[in-house]
Amino acid sequence: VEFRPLRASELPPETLPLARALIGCILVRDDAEGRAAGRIVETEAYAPDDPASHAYPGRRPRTVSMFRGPFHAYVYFIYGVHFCVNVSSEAEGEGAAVLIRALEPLEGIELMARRRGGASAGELCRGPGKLAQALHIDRSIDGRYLLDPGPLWLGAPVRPAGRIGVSRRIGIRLAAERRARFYERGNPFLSGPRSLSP
DNA sequence: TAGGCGATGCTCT
DNA sequence: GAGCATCGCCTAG
Repeated sequence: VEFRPLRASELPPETLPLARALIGCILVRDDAEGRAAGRIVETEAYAPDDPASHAYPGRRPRTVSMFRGPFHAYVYFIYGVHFCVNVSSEAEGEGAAVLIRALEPLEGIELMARRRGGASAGELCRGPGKLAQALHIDRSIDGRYLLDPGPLWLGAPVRPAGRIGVSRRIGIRLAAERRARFYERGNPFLSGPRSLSP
């Protein structure tokens, strides 16, 4: 499969529109082990005014990548166990990002399965911690610009996205009622309970 | 299928 | 010392 890098003019920098536009785009990971890539099928938006956002308390050493302007990687470590990857959004100086929650695996499936301890194809990238493990994403990726060739980058869709669903977000307490989770309806690789992806 | 819980480390109070 | 944008394993139904 050949993937074409996205250009900045093809993506909206605003957080909510970006979260929607990223559905169907490709996340490509290139490293010494080879290529692992998947189609983005689920995202969550964390806008500047959002109390649940890591950027809400202001710029901190951990979160500087959220303030660098659109399309940079923000990678954080959570629960002492997992990494999660975001695409930063909004103008430079504003703190916001879109969490990538699930991928439909496209390339490097054996590589991803090895990194995931032999998980089945349907479980490789079903959740933000799982996809980070499958793509070997850690804090060394934090801050990378995602529209240039490099260890992690965004590719143009290889097929059009289906109908987009919207729901509340998963696993948060603050602002839990906001409808800021986007997903491709009917896609079998989504995370979370079925009730959130009708 | 849904819900409870422990693991584990970093950030902030 | 608490809480966390999670996961995997367990139990109950």
